[in-house]
Amino acid sequence: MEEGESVATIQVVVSGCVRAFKMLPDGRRQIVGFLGPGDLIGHLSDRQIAGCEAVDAVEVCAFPKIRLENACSEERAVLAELDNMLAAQAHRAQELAANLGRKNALGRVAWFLLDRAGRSARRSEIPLPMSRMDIADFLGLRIETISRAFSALKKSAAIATGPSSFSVRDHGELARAAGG
Amino acid sequence: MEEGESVATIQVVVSGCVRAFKMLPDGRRQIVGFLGPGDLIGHLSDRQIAGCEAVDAVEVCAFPKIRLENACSEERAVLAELDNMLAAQAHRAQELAANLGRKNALGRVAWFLLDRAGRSARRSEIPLPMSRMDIADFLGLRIETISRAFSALKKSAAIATGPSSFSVRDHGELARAAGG
DNA sequence: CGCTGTTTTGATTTAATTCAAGCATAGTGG
DNA sequence: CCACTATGCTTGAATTAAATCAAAACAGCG
Repeated sequence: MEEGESVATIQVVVSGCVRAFKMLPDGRRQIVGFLGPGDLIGHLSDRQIAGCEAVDAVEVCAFPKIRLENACSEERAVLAELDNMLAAQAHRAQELAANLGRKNALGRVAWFLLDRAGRSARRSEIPLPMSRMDIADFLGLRIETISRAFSALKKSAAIATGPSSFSVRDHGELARAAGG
Repeated sequence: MEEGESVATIQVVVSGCVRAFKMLPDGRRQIVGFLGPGDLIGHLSDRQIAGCEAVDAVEVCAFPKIRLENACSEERAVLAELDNMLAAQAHRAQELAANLGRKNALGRVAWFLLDRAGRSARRSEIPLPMSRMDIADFLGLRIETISRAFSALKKSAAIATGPSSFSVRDHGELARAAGG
């Protein structure tokens, strides 16, 4: 799904991971969010505000906008929920901006891992379906810097890593690295 | 207005400039947007997602949420407009994240000035009511860096500056500096 | 006019990028 | 089944952009 594209449905992610991104005129990419189960793709307004791609195998549930609009008129709770989810999107984008603007490399990576851990149901072996390149384009860093931060967090025993996964070993240490 | 505060009204800025910001646990501040005439403060959900402060003298128009909810049920256009404005907020926050993540100091400042110019009705003497500190906290830079970027843009004849204002002298040059 | 706080400019330091190798891991074909 | 290659990840050394430290210029205001 491309940025600016007109879409007649709103989709809810059921399983898998989707990356939402913006492209700069010079070709650089900024990933503005990784969407997981329960997250919304799209809104009632006519155009997509970010491009969307599947990171791994993804299932979505698509709602025609017209039916959602009707549901909003009929059920107050639907309107409230829709507003809630849009507000959550804005909130997350602002949170990202705050981290990009005010944290160093280690802080950004630690924040990202804490966020992943928070969303995951599992306590250990938290999946990381996206590549280092994706993480770099999300955190506004280069892949080498991501790699160095991972190494530093492993050395300080804050995390352990597997192939496409990690686990939090020392939550306090990780939170400290995230700068809180 | 504090982040997380519960507010019973949604407010539309009528005149003046409002800064919306997030505080990090360690006290650092990230301004996530400057709101001007027509912009929305708040949403239907129960809590404020960012703190808000007046930058200069501000007039707002406050709507009780309950009345806005009723209006959404009765008039399809109100719902669409509300959704539009929330989507615009998310869009802007994502745009900010993209600039913070992927542009250098000069690019961020040039983008900021172009954005200001775009919102302003006037062609020259575009007002800059916020301080350098505010701009720095918006662009994720220090005030010295903002100052240096302003100087560079003046030297390349892209802009001219007055006290609390600026004007675009060479739009192409400014756009080039913004990295597009 | 002289204070007070903001902005600009300069010199130095630091963090992240860039450039350049090495290392795995998985996939391919002999 | 094992070399061989491609791809992505990690590590190291050098460079660069922005932060930091420090001081000078410039407001606005009593």
